[in-house]
Amino acid sequence: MLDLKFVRENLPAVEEALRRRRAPASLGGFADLDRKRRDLLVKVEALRAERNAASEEIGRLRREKKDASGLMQQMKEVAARIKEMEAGLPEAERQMEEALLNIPNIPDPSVPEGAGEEDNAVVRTWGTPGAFSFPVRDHVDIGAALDILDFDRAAKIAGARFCLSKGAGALLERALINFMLDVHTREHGYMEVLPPFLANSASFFGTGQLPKFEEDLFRVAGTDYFLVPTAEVPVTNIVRDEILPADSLPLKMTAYTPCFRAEAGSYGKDVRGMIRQHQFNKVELVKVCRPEDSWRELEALTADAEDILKRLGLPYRVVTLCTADLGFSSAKTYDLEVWLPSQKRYREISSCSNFTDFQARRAKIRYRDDASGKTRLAHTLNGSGLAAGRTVVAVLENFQQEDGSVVIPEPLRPYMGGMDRIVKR
RNA sequence: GGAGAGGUGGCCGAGUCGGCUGAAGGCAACCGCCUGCUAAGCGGUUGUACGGGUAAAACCGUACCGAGGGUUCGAAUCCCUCCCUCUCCGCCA
Repeated sequence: MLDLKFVRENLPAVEEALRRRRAPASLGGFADLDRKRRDLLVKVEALRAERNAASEEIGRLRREKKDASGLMQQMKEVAARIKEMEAGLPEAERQMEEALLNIPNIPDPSVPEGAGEEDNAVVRTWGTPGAFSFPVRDHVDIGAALDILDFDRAAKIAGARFCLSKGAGALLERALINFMLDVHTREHGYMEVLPPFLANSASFFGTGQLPKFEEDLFRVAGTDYFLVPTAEVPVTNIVRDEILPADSLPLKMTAYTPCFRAEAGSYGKDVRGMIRQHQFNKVELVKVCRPEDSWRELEALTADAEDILKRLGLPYRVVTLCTADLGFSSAKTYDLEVWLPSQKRYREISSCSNFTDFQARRAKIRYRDDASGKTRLAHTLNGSGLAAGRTVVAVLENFQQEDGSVVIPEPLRPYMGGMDRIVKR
């Protein structure tokens, strides 16, 4: 959420940001709405002031055992008028709130303007896609041949867009998760947290998934609970409604969670395999920091996620999402894209974003500034480090051998009982 | 699921028969004084949001004592609904 005063005073800039994002939402009514709301507020507050003064006077008179019935009679009328005027306030405020909640974050000036994926800017590329001397298979075929991925039975159990990992496949994903968590906690300085996998609506408002994107979520029927689509939601909300001591910043947390996404509107997209699932595993990185540090922290967080890919030896590139591709709450996002030999292209495996104070304002995540003693909104960031399911895909595809086996990257072997290769049992 | 207790400012904690409580007291923090230094001691300051006001302040107003509604001239205090936390019992991984 943007600051109301900021929007009011910078309407053209906000409209320009919307235009850059290709978000057609018009702010035409905003100024009027704001004006109307404030006019009403001023009138109501004046009446309340009158009532408060009179009430105090009545209290004084009664203590002095004097007659106050006249004043009380008068105030009865004022009270009625207040009630009448107040009636319009909630609606005016609701409209303002709604308008404000639906304005996305303002893209950082360094974000390239663009209309879609094709306008994302490649920042750097690491590694070289392997050359294969045999016909490359995709992870679905590899997984079926090795009997480690079973999409048919997953469909029986749950439906489309679910996966069942078995044997070395399940072990591989668990190893990846443990490896990622260990690197981030022991070497990158993150604190591991294991949060609830369901969160209430207040948390989803805090990080910006609600009210706009409810259709992307799974809701537990008849409750206020939603399945988390990313650990960002429970982890960032750890500090919702809190004033943090300045010396506790930056807060760096990492969490493994499954992620649940409705994938509404993605029919026909990535239907094959485990690229796009209703449920997938992910290790997330979350930071809460001072505003002046957030851009530096974004670079560091992105590097932490990249480190996993490097250690696994997976070729990847980093792109800056263009304005149209940028998420609602984000001011700037780097996507990490891993090379998939079967698709002969790079696919998203991590998304690292600086939300500036956008989430912090919604979630009331603040800290006390040492110098001024005042509370200030913190900045929040997060990034995948990494999406485990897609990492499994990348490992299977990039390290497949002609004989159908898959070589396990060195760093994962200790997590897999020394296994260095997945072969057909 | 059953029974009970409770939700007040950065934290702890008091609020009497509704008015003088934005809220005692304490802690913490900050600024002075004192001190060779530190500690102790003494004096003072310190909530948030919105609106008005200002060049910016000062300042003024309104709201906020879990959330929402009600009673009243006036509610942290009374009534209703809901949410959450804790304790005990039951059930259970």
